[in-house]
Amino acid sequence: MRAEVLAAVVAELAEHGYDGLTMDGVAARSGVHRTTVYRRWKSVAGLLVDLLDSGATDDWAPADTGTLEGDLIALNREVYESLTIEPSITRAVIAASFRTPEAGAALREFWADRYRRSGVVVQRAIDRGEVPATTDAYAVCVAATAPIYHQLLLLRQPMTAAESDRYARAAARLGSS
Amino acid sequence: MRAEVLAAVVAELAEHGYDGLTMDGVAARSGVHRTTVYRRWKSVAGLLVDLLDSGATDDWAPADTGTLEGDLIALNREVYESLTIEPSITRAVIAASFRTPEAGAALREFWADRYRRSGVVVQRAIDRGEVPATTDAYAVCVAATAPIYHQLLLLRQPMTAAESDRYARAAARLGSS
DNA sequence: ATCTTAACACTACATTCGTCGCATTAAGGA
DNA sequence: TCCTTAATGCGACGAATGTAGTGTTAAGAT
Repeated sequence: MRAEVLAAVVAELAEHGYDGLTMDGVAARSGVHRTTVYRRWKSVAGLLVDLLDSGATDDWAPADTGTLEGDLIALNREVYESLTIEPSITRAVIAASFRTPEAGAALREFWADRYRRSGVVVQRAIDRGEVPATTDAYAVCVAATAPIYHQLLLLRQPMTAAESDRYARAAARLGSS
Repeated sequence: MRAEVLAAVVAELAEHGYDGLTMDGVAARSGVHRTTVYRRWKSVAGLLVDLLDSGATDDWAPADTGTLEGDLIALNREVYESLTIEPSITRAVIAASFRTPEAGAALREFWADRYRRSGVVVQRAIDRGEVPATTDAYAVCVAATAPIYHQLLLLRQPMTAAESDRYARAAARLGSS
């Protein structure tokens, strides 16, 4: 039941975009009745929150390439892709997060979880002696990924994958300085 | 007419927040008829786009404190305030920008205009000999302000005005390195 | 003063959205 | 098996949302 509905959310998102994502559309596509969708998920934001939760409990972990720079580049490419593929679930959830407190809270938890998991790339670099033991893992990961979000989501300027690599390298240097 | 409606948008935003912002509410408060609001502005996003446009044609300019660091700190404080006051028009427009292409385009123009105007703080620093003539004004302004947006809007972590000052100082050093 | 035109007011209507009461089904316990 | 309970399906309703058609008013031109 939950799986069908969440799959319908993704499909509707792909077809009509975030603004065209409607409770009725999800209900019709999933085969679940309107009232049931309203009862269990309350709103469009509720659907996206649940979609986020279903992803947060997965076994995601950053790639291990052997170097901090390589790890951060891989990380940035994932971020880059999550924002540029159509439909972007990430964009949709961010859009929802500006509308309801629940979605905002869910997104905050999601970021916290992601950056916590991402931190191991710095820990590995410390273990290898690449960077000082005092390096702030969180700060490095934020420094690597923040420019991508800022440029694509806020400024809405185009960006290439190569540029996202550059930000990763800059963050890696930041860690070892 | 336009002024009354836009004023009503701000007032409604203050009272009910972005997702409580409705065409009917704006029409009722402004005293303009429903159908007129629909005809001229189409949608809630259209109202916010126009609000943004009305702000883009104003005479905003960054403060002139005498030093690059001082100018950037002043700039960051404005950004900080625009995101933390309630209601935040900026937040509302950003929310809308994730929903319709028109709002997205309007926001892109707005940022471009703002950063273009902000660039003079770097130009003044160049004229004073504070930073090299090759300094990228846009990059410095983005470096100063981006962390505020990222932390408050995306990560949704709390932030103090003092921290926003720190980011301004870091960007100033970036310019003179 | 009259005409033209554009913007707005008004009413009415169709559609969509969210909720309610009740029937039905499924799962588990006595 | 029968009963209990929780979740879902169902139809209908009221409210909100968006649109169409028709006046009405105001400004400028002649």
